[in-house]
Amino acid sequence: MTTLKQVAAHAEVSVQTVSNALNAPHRLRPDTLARVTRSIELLNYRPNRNARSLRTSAVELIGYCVPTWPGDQVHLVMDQFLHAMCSAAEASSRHILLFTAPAGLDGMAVYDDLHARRLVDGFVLSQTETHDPRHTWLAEREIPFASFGRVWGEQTQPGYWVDVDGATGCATAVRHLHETGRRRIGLLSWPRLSGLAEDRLSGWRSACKVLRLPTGGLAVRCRQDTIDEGASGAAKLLDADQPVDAIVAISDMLALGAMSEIARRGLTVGVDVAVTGFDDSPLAAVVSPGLTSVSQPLDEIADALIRQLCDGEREPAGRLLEPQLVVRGSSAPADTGNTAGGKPS
Amino acid sequence: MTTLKQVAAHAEVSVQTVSNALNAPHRLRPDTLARVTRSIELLNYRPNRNARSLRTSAVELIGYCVPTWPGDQVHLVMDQFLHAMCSAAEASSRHILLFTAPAGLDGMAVYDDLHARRLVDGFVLSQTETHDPRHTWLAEREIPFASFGRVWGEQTQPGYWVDVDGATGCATAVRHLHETGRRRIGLLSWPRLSGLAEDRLSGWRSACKVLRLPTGGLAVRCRQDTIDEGASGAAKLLDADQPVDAIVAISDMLALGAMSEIARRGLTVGVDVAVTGFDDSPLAAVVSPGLTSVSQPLDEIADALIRQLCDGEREPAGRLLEPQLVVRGSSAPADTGNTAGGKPS
DNA sequence: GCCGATGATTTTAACGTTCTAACCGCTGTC
DNA sequence: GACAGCGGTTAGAACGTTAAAATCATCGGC
Repeated sequence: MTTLKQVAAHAEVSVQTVSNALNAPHRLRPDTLARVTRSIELLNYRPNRNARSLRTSAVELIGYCVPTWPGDQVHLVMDQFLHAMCSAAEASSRHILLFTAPAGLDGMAVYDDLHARRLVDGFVLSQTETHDPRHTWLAEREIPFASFGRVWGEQTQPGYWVDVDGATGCATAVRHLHETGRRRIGLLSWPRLSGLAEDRLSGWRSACKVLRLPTGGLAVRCRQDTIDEGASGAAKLLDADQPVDAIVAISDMLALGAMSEIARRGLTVGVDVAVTGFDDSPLAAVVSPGLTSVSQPLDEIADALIRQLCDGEREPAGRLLEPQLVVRGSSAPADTGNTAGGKPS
Repeated sequence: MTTLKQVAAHAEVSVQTVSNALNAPHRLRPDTLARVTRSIELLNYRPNRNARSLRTSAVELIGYCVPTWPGDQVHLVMDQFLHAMCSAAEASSRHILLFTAPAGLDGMAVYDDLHARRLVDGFVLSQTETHDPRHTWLAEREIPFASFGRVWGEQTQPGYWVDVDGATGCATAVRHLHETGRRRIGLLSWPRLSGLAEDRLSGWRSACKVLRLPTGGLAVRCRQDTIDEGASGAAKLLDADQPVDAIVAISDMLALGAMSEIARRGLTVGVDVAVTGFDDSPLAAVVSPGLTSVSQPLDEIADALIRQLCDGEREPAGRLLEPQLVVRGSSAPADTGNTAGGKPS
């Protein structure tokens, strides 16, 4: 392995000059810079990150706790979010270090350890929960972090956060369904303690109010984020005295359940009943018909988180980003040339 | 931040003794060890990993390139594999460092750089492809790595690998279907250049031969790993003169497509036509009926990879692990109490 | 031609750890 | 009584880098 010293010898300058060539090239006379650069390339020199970090006490690594979901639940956009994070980190010449930790306060020892041992400079949090204790814990110890997601149920939230406006997302879905002629729009959501669910629900409710659409009895709470739960939730909406002609689901998983329930009854998704999901997971594109879904700007989110963490832009609180509705066959069959048969007799 | 020096002062020993207390406690007299340990705890000392790594030139980090899939394709077990890797790494007091790189040889500069800059000790490769150039490249440069997946199409493969026996997996699925009374078992696979696909296909074919089941015209190649492709593949098998009564899919995605195609035709999955998938992705458990699928022992795989990489167990070549069939309603409706209606008069 | 200012480069001293060799006190051997 | 051996401990150097201070050369102004 080549070191600074060897490069310095080769270029006939001091070690510090080589270091400057890399970290502060403007300090060198053009000709020496050229000479040093040539030597660096010739010897294929790469700075040793450990020595650098020891000296500067910055490791340029960001910790991210790999999320676990209870039971059968799936993180469908995990790939995409991780990829976005990696790319964003690399754009700031950082990297992501993965680790596992128990949920809640129990896990904080792990965070503390990683930071104290200098394995990471800071953390990106995701999967924030109602009354999530991590933010306060980290802030009290002055450990840098940035959060994807708000801590629901608190007045103020320590530290920087980025989140997607779930209410707007669902409201957009409702308006889209209204524009395509739907007049009775049900909602599939989760139990009441999920701040995420309440946020998205509120968007559905307010959009319906504005458009003078009914909401009474049209919000069903599914126990889990599974296809099965989505299907039985949809069944309730379809069995009602006045059945719905559209279903807004606050997740793609629930939406998939709704789609399968609709198909099971011999109805055609997108024709008889429209469905929208949330997350625009890869599955939304590959099911048939395609699932209209609210897409989160994951690249932008990752960018904001990493930039805040690295370049230390001191933004006061957080940023709420606008999601985007991706329309597919489940809500607009004409556009996608959906020719689904399968409707018996 | 507490350092060794401060602990040493507190315990009234030399710096080296504190270091020994942590790295070679057997060298200390029990009473000094106790004294030092008490000081360490009292001062809440954590060794600085950068200094340690600089000295020992081992960073205890393992690089993993976050996989990208062409087009709409999804890595459904990504969460699980990453989690398994993290856990395995932590069991050997390592961590996973994520990065992105272009596919094939183009990406090798990134691997080289990470290694040369001492950001990682070695790599875990996944998503191995036919004639994958990475293995040879890394081996030539003596950069440590371990591969999840074989390099198809080569005589010998440099470096250590772990893989799952796809042939056995599919053969098990075929036998299971045969035991439950199926006699005409179709296969959904991918284009011929995928080694993975050929491996799994061979298991289906050989099991069918042994059981004297037909195979001619019963293997359909889907262009992509999507639900849509699976559905149209299944359609071919169901439209044949002698339609199949079971479908073995070499991925859960194709299996999901098959399930939806079967349902679309008013047939009942698991009753009229049985379906099996591969990977036992989280979706397999949450669709209705549940999807019988071949499960890869991800924890064991991750363990083997990490152990090989860290503890440097010099195994000659690689290990082929046995997958396990997880039976659900799509192939054994009785067991799961599947009461699906929806079969139109 | 001296002085201070400016710019380019080098010297010195860390950063916090571990490795190597040396040291110390004790025991047992010849 | 000299000496080897041993367990326990420590001093000194090294790992490869960068920050801060010091040095040296150059130059314009008076």
